[in-house]
Amino acid sequence: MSYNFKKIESKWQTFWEKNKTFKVNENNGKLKYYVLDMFPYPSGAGLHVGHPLGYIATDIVARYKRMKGFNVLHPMGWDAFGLPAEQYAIKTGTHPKETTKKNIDNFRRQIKMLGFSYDWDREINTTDTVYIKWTQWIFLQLYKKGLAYEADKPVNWCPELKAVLANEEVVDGKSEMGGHPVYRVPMRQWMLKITDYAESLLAGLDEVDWPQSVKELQRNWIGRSEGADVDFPVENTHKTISVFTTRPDTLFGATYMVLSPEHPFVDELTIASQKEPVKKYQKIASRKSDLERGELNKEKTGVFTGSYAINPVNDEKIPIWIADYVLMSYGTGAIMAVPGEDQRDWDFATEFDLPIIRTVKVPDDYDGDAYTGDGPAINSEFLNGLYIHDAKKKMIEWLETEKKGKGSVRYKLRDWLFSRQRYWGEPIPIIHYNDEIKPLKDSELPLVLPEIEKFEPSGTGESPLVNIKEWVEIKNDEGEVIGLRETNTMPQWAGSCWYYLRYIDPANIEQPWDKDKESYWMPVDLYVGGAEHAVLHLLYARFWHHVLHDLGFVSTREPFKKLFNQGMILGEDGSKMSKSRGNVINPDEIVDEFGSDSMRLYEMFMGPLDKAKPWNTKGLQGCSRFINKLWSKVCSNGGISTDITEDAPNDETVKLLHQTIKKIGDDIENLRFNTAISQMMIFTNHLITLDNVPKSVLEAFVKMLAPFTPHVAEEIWEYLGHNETITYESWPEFDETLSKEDLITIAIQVNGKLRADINMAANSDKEDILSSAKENKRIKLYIEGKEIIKEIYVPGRLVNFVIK
RNA sequence: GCCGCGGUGGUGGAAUUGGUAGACACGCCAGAUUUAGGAUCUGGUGCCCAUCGGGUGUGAAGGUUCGACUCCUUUCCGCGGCACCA
Repeated sequence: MSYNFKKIESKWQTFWEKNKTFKVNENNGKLKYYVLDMFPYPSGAGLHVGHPLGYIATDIVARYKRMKGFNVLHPMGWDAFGLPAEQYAIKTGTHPKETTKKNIDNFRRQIKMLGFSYDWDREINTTDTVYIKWTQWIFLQLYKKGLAYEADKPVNWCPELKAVLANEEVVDGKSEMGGHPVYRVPMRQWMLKITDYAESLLAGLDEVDWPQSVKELQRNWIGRSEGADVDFPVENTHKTISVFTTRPDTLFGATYMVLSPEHPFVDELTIASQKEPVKKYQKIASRKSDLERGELNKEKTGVFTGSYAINPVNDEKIPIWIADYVLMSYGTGAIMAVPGEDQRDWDFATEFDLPIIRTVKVPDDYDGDAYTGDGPAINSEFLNGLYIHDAKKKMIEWLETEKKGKGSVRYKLRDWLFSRQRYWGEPIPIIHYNDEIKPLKDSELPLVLPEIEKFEPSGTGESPLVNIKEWVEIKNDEGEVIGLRETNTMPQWAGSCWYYLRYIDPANIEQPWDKDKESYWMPVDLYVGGAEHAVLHLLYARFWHHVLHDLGFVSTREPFKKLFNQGMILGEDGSKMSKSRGNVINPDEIVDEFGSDSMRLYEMFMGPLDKAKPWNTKGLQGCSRFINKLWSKVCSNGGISTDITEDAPNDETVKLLHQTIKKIGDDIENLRFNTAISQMMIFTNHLITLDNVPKSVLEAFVKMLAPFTPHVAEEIWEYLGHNETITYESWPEFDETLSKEDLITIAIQVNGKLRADINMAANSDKEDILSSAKENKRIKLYIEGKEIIKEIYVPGRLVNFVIK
């Protein structure tokens, strides 16, 4: 008979809620453990079974750590600003606030249904007025530190969405959401100087326990390059073009220069006869999207300006070209071209018949174009014979002595475009007066969004807020307009940049968080979420945290000590779960049919947490069967089964119990839930064979079950005569001596092939085992009459006879 | 093109420092029970040949080793990210 999971699960969820079982405070003298989920954006579609995967994992860790005696902070909240609610508002006129509330209610219901041990008193919502206040406050801290500035930037303008999109929201020239075309248009924007923190963000990666792949992604994104800035005087002018190169050793091979078409010197350097083609080229380049300039257009194009620069190392006259393969946004927007050592320059030089000089000796069998490998320098006067590393060093020394350049470091990382032309985001707390801009005072925060009825952005691409005169216009006592509020709002990333800090002190109205509480709880010990946030969210949040640290508001440099990315759950067909494929599994239906304990168990049993794996409802039935098997062994008719006795357990049971304690504990610590569950199954399969199940053994086992299947564990715990929740029971102690086998199986190999195995007492010594092995009658057949040239003994495992 | 990760039965996946490959579960096969079953229980199940038994086997090919899923070299395939970053 199947256990009544519906009754049990709702009973315990009500119990936990009523008793505030998971409420947590700071002052209890325990060691803290902060386990955090990436909070969700509550979409209209609700959860599918993939969403709670990480939440199940962290819940297991949270419950386990509580039983290990830690004071566990495990909160949940809502990242509730965002484009979908605003688009829905544009379409239907429904205020984003209403949509958001409805979606949150549904998400909360679905999440609660799975029996997570969140402290719901700490629930936060990035769109709450009090929350906005502190998001704005942090922005002002950045502003005051000189890290926020306005600039005209070409932005991704999407006419269809009537919104400006961040680079990360544009995929292949189309909007990530909806796939509408996106164009480059310059517009006044707020920027955050994340580039000032490039080095700090890079260095911090060495301190954290994160997946290697995520660290690598962030390192690539920051993109640190070491090299030199070199100054090239322009012939017949007083101008100098500065270039960045990672290969100062190749300076003798620089046979021409290239400026980006947007480079400020282009006009001045273009001689009269070249004006027309240059202008034309600039125009074409400006119309190209980044995509066209890049991927679609690997053939090199460019135009000669007519001017020449002087190579500072040998005073050679070299032509200055413009070409769109040089980007204004990296380095100095100009390069020295060394076609012999750089394939892009080679391609360009070949296209336009420019000279090529090799500066590194190529191997004899080399038949490629540009040579990027190492070798002794040639054609390079004082560098000749030096290998790249030394040649670079020597050239930088020379440049610095001659004052013609210097060693330099550049980053690919760009400043963060922080403004959005939308309604549904935190207003940027800035007022524009005639010639100056002023931030709001702390006392004027929060600056809340005005109530509006029309959500369409103004056709100009500005946010719908520009049309709300009574909100935008700042008047003096005479009623004259003296200032205008900033109408840009913050991107969705803003709220998620610091939410983990607000959980620490969610109700504080005096400060964003209390300092003592912050230093008690931080850093986050374990942070689990999707790999799609590997760069942006995690880089932005780290950036804010580093700034807050420099300002003395937080106690740690890095916010997230250990990071883990859960993998995706695919549809039963092995492809990504999506509405359009029709392969979405809805957790409501699963919970209704099998219960949330079964669903939790199955999702953890499917495979390693970080791997993508397909859903299989049959597999879930196996987990459901496991719970039922255990239930029907230990429970009957609303009470405990008569099989449960006060007898002492037999040796085998004790041994298996202690092996299980060890395995499950180790596995949870390492987030290997699938193998922990497999051990629970092995243990249960053993329990079922027993006529008498010792109560002490069952109690220990139920405790280990509790983090995984908390409802049924509470129920059995109660059946066993306990009045208190199992939540704070202590985790079973592992005793190594009790877990040891007294009989061991030794595999016996002959020439590396398994030929027999023998059972030996665990304390047998090498001599006993070797002689028993030789006496084994199957082994005898192999070794008789042969010479044993080697005997290998691996203690407790195997014997290998090497014979001739 | 560059960087990172991964290829193990029909399926999801297990395998301390190199030491009995395939734990656990699904599926399948056989049997029991049942009016019936997408229920439950028992047994079997990598592949090949066979009666015991033997051979073979972790994408492919080499190598190191008494012994390799594990280490090294080459190569193929899949996934994720970046992409003219000088």
